[in-house]
Amino acid sequence: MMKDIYADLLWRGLIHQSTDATFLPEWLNSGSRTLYAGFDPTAESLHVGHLLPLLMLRRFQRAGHRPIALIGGATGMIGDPSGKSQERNLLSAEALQANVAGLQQQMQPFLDFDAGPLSALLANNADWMQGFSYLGFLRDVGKNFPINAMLAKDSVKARLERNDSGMSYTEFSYMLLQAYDFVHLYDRFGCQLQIGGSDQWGNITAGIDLGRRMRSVQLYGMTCPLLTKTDGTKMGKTEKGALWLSADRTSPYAFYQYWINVADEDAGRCLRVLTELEQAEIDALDRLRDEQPQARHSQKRLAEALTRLVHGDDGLAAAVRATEVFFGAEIDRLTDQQLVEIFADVPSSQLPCGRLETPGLSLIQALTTAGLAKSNSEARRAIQQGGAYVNNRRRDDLDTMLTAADLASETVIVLRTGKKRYALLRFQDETKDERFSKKGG
RNA sequence: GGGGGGUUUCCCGAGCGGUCAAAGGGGACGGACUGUAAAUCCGUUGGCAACGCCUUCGCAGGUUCGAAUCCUGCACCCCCCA
Repeated sequence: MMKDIYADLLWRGLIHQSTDATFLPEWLNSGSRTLYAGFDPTAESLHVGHLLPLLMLRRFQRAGHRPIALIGGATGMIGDPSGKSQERNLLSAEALQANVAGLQQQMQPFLDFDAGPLSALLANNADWMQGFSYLGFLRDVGKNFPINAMLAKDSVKARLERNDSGMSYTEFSYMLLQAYDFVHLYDRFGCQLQIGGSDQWGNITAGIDLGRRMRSVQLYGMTCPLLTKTDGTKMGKTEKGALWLSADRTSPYAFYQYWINVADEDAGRCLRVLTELEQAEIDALDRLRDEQPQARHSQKRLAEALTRLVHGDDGLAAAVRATEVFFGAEIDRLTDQQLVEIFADVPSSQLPCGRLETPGLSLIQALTTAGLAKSNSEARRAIQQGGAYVNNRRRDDLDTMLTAADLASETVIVLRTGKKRYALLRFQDETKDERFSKKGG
């Protein structure tokens, strides 16, 4: 007995458009199907925007279907005009190569590649597109695309109607490539369903049309809504840019924090759309959020589920530990390793360890060298006002001298002003001149 | 070309010879409160070896015991009459 994937997607609000709302549920429940979603390698890491389709693939697989993650090594060379207001810059071949590798790596944990006939597949359309000659493509594929139908697509229309930006023939052709991908995946793997974000609808239907023309076969499509916040802005945007899935670009802590801070109004939808929690639990969380919003059970559950999914149990543990430290009590008896992990996003400065020998380093100086105060006066003020903390412990004596006893780990002292501004001081031998070793910011 | 007004500390904006590091507001930063929210309240807001000293009020000079405040020149901005 298969899980009713369509009904599940429906109540989660994950179906924006589908080619056939009455036929698809039955088709999906009556057998194992092969489906795909495409990801263009525009960066070497996925970001939150990719999460939705990637999770869709995962949901389908768990419901007994076979997912294909298609990486657009070929289409990425062109640039998808959908949802873009301007012509895109082309990526170099090398950059593209690196991005493809990065994405493949990142997709691994989401899908099961060792599940017998349901094993997920990774495909790269460069593999079949590169062999295509221009003439061959025009004859076999291009011939099947009526220009008037192409011009009628929203993605194209939107761009042509703007008078400040046009569209090149290259981007115009993007649709053909993606359409052909669908047909190719059908030929090769019997893939009959393509899913994607709502901005992909035009490309998906182009593929369906092409399937009908070239192979006389019925293909299907489905899109999920774009993930936006109640205020209309995109989910997953931070002041620093996108929220990446790669730990190098967005630390597990920052990732976790983003979800912890989701607005109450958005939390319910995020739970539905981004987690695999069952309906009963989500309903319960909705109720809890209503009754005691301050407890923020929903946000915690959301952050937990997503961080575990993206960064694994270790990543989640690190994020939770970092959260405790950032908002919690004294920092003590930790190792350098732990501190560096927790404070990965925090600027640090180095000082020779001799500075901790008697009489020690004045707290005032420590704050200025760490960059937490612009001047000694500012440092004084912070201390006097009770806004200076060493290892999360308030120190309000102006004459405080820091010594080896204040180290939180082997070589690090954690300084903080105010509620959240942190900086690390590392005491190491080989440092020659403290002024040149500042980093971060 | 003629006449008038302006240029103040991060921003707006008072000050019009000493009591001015310069009112008030905004912002920012600390603290309390709180849900790691918003609002609110309190405090701080040029620098330094700090009951004192130094630098700051468009720029450069001058008058004066003393100038952000008065005079001269320069630069930029605004308004009115040509």
